[in-house]
Formats: sequence, structure tokens, C-alpha cells
Amino acid sequence: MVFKPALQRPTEGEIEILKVMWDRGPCTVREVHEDLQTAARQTAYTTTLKLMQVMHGKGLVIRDESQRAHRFAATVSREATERAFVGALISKLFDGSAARLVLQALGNDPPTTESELAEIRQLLQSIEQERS
Amino acid sequence: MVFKPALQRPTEGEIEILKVMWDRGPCTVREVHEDLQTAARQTAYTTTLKLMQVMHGKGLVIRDESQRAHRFAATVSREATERAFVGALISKLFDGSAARLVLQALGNDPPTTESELAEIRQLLQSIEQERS
DNA sequence: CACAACCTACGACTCTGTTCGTAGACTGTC
DNA sequence: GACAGTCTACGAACAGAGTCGTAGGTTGTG
Repeated sequence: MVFKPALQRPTEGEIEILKVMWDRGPCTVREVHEDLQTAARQTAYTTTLKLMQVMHGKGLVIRDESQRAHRFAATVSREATERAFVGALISKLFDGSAARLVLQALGNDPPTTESELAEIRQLLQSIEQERS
Repeated sequence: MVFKPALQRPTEGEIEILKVMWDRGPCTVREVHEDLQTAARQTAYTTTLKLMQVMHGKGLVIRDESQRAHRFAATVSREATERAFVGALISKLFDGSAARLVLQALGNDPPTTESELAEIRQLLQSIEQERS
């Protein structure tokens, strides 16, 4: 049961870090680290550092070393990452049917504000229009 | 960056096995194993066996030992598993917004047969109706 | 200059998941 | 009864992820 490299999907810890960089732009390790500390989850500075070094090795981030405190930036966009994970989930658990995933997400999680609903409805319409 | 037990989400290998049992009902190790062998992915019989033993230890399957070849059955439903994964993905990557996941899934993967579209549209309507 | 504060690098450890080999027990058949 | 075939049990190896301690370098301030 060996599984394909999965097109370099980031791990959970890496996602936490990526989220910070997606929100704030290029960051030092210190900035990322501080952002991740919560009452519930404390880690050592070097843990964050190590993770970011690993990510650099994988090419998930680039690194500006011109200052003593290196600045890291994500090389993968949030959208592409979302797409990779959604795609993996669909193929792994939903028999390749995006629709089944959508039904699960809509039906179960009682979701969404009114404006979000409208957005979905609109997207649905534009899909339908393309079928003529 | 330690992550919560996640309510016992099955691993990827475990999902492969669960899918077989969801499709076929209670299975022997042999049946599951045969089902999983493909040209691209060959594993030893004992690999499947071990995995199913581990799953039994976790309570993901129950085991009827009355015959020499034990029969295993899933204790978790496909729907509940889907829900767990969708929920995890939403909270991990989509800021808790099911709608954002739906938009991603619909927008990117240009999915769905006509009847699936209709189903989604209908679900959407019933959600809207509940808001009055 | 000394010293505290900060930085990166890196090795080592733990845990979990996957893989497989080997051993021991139970068939069924000649 | 011997033997091939099949079953479970289990230990061992390995890899990936996350964790941290320690070491060594740079910076700034008294």
C-alpha cells in the first residue's frame, strides 16, 4: 500500500506555516513562529525553523538570505494547494466525483452565509450555461 | 506542531481496505487483498493482513473468528468517514468555510453530470427554504 | 572587550504508517 | 501420515513527520 508522492502535497505542519506566509507575505522564522504559538500549542523556535528548512529543501518556499534573519516566501499558492488537497480527497474517497464531495460538504456542514450561498448559486448557473 | 488524534481518521492504506468492505460487505483478508492488487500496486498478503489487524486494534473493523478465515467488517460508515475528512479539510485549509470548499471543488474540477448538477441545485434550494 | 540576545545548522529521538519475512497452526488430498 | 496450501500472529525494518537540544556564528550594548 505505497502511495504516490502526490505532487508534493504539504504536510499538516507545513500548511500551518504556509498559511502564515499566505496571510502576511514573506516572513522570518521568528514571525512565523510567534504567529503559531497559542495557549493550546506551544513549540520550540527550532521546531519551526527546522520545518521551514525542510520546506526549503522540498522547494515549498524560497529564501532570501541577504539579511541575517532569512525571509521565507511560499512558492505554492493557496489556491493551488487547495486544489491539490480537494483533488486528492475526491479521488481517494469520492470515486472521482466532485459532485459527491459537494453534496457531502453542503449537506452535512450546515454551512454558509447568505452571500456565500448566492456565490455558489451563481457558479452553478455559469456551469449550466456552458452546456448548450 | 503536534496534531490532535483527529477522531480516529483512518489512514490512506486503511481507507483502501475500508472501501473494499464498504462495497462488498464483510470480507476475508484474502478477498480484500485480491481486490487491492493492481498492475501498478502489488503488495504481500501479510501486508494487507497486518493492516487489517491494526485496524481491528483501533476498532475500525470487527472480526468474526468463527471460521478459520476470519471475516472483517467495517465499524465506520462511508458517510461518517467522508464527513470526518471533509470536516478536517475545511478546518485545516478553508478557514472553516464549507462554502469555500464547495466553490473550489465546483470551480476547479469542472465536474458533474447533468443529474448531479440537478441534485446539487435541489439541495441548495432546500437549504434556502430553511431560512425563513 | 565582554556578554546577552538572536540567528542558522544539524544531529538525534520519538511516533506513526507501511512493508515484509518467518513461524506456527489448521486444512485437504494423495 | 506426509505434504502442499492457506491461515493468523508477530517481530523487524524502514521512511516520513514533528520535536528539541546543542553548537557555533553574528549583532548590539554597556
